[in-house]
Amino acid sequence: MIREQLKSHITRAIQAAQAAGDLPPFEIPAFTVDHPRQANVADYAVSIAMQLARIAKLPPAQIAQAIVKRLELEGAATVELAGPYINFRLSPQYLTKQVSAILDAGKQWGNIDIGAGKRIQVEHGSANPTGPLTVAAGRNVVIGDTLANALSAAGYDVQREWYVNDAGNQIRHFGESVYARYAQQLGRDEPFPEDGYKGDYIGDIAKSIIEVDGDKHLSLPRDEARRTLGKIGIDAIMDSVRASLLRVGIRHDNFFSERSLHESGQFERVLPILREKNLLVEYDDALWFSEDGSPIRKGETRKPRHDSTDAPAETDEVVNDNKGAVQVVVIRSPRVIAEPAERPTYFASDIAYVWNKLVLRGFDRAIYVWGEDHQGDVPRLMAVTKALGLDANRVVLLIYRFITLMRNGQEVRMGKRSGNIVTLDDVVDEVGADATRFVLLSRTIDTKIVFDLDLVKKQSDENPVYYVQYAHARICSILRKAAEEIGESRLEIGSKLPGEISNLKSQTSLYEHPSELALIRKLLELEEVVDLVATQLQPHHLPAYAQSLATTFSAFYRDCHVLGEAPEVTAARLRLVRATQATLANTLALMGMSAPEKM
RNA sequence: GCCCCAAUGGCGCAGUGGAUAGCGCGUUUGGUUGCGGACCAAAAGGUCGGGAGUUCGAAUCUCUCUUGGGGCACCA
Repeated sequence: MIREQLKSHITRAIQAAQAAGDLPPFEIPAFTVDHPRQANVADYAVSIAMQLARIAKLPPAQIAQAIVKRLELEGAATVELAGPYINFRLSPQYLTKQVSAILDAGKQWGNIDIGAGKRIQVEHGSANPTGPLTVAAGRNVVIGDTLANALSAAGYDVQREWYVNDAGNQIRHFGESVYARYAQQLGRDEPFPEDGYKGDYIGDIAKSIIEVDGDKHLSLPRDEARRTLGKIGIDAIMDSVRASLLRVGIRHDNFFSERSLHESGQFERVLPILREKNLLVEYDDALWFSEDGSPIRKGETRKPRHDSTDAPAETDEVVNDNKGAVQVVVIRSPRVIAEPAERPTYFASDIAYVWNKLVLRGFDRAIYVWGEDHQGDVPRLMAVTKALGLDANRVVLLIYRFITLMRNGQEVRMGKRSGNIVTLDDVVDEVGADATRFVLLSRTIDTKIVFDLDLVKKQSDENPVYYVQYAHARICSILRKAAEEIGESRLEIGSKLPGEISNLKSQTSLYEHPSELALIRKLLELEEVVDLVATQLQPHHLPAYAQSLATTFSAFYRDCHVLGEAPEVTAARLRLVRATQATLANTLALMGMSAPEKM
């Protein structure tokens, strides 16, 4: 990456200046290489001279001068002093060379190696397997999948996992619901459970069970039949979930069963770690995790640690406080103790799960993608991670805000239990997979997305999805035409260019027009974007970049004719167009979108 | 009450402690006999919610207040 290179050049220059006595000895502090806000000022800027002013006890401008004096950039960039700022402008020769580098890298262009093969797990999706994949879950999987793509491009060894919540109360309700529909369809007068799932898909599942198994489950004891049908139902749901995921280009490496944590005994083996530290507390017939091991007393409300007054409130409940408070969470309720393995709390599973991820499977980092409804669970997972003796920095919890779906100018209300759901499939049917992914990625995860179906469906300039893809299609059109006119056989990314064009590689200053140079600069940003997304875990930078890239290409397209110019100009511009195509296609691929050749 | 997140042109949003705060939509005015007009250019539009602090330097960090959203189950 250019930034890294500039950084090490600066560092070496400072050291050289120190060795020569132009700067006093000191340890070089951390500094950054920035893009100036005004692009016409410079490509990159370094403001380290201001940071050093105090340390070196010299005026910033003088420090900057001393650094610049020792800079050796080998023609890659020109340096300009602007007071205390050291500004860099990449040279046309350097930029020209980068076009070749991009073409050589092809589909690998944009890949960097900040991950150094470290193992990261991205857990995303993980919606309850009690119904089809909803649009709400769509944001989860699109964020997770895109991050996984970016992390992979950044050199991490990434595993994509879906946590199947196949234990607990909701699953019991689900099993009861399937059983009720099953029995009803076989003519029995079975009441539908009050907490049941009312969606039509439950009836469909029951119907398909009847087709395969007939009425044989009716002869079983009711509880057993409910459990059996629940399991069959979950399998059916997960099959449909996988099919829906595939439609938006998402494939998980692993589906991890919550139930397995208990059935394999992993949970029971982790518990003693907490017990030895006296962090398990009995209270009111239940088993609790208490972050500081303090007892739980009736009528107590937990206060933040720093609150020394500590006057017990008059409430009859224990509050699960968030950060800054002592975490106190129930692990096993009396019901669970009475009926082990059937209904552990979600938190009980979380304990074993984080242990499984970090210790048994040894991921360097575990990223969880959670909806905002789980925001309150963050502190307790962090607390128990620390209690297990694990480095909390290895656990990253990303909390995204929900989406609001709009149709005909009205909000579409959803609820899985009521059966009033809009599935991801519905939305994909309506606006397409690419638009769905783009919209769900386009904002920071902290921002609520209003997904207006009518607006997204409009393939207009109000919709950036098509603007980006249009740029790619237009490039393909130019290349098709070039193939006819110049006789290039096939212009795929990564394929070698025919002789006449590739011979021009060695020339140094092919690109001179400002729009050409601006486009190359924009292409080079891809590595920085991958770095940014992977480091900050913020996928929204990708759609922003894609749009900006498309805009920059449009300016080039307007200013620089490709075909019908002097042969060497056409050849050079074709190479640039191809490099743009590669960059755009790779960016779209990171977002899980297609790069259409025609629209 | 406690916790989390947000507040930036008319609307929707970017913004990495650095120079004159950007982008899209909308508005106004222009542009195409040319490789795809699903296009492009220019202009207008900002006390970055209020206040204090840290810093050579704050939209960005800290504190505080205000407003809005969400979370605080022996549910998942």
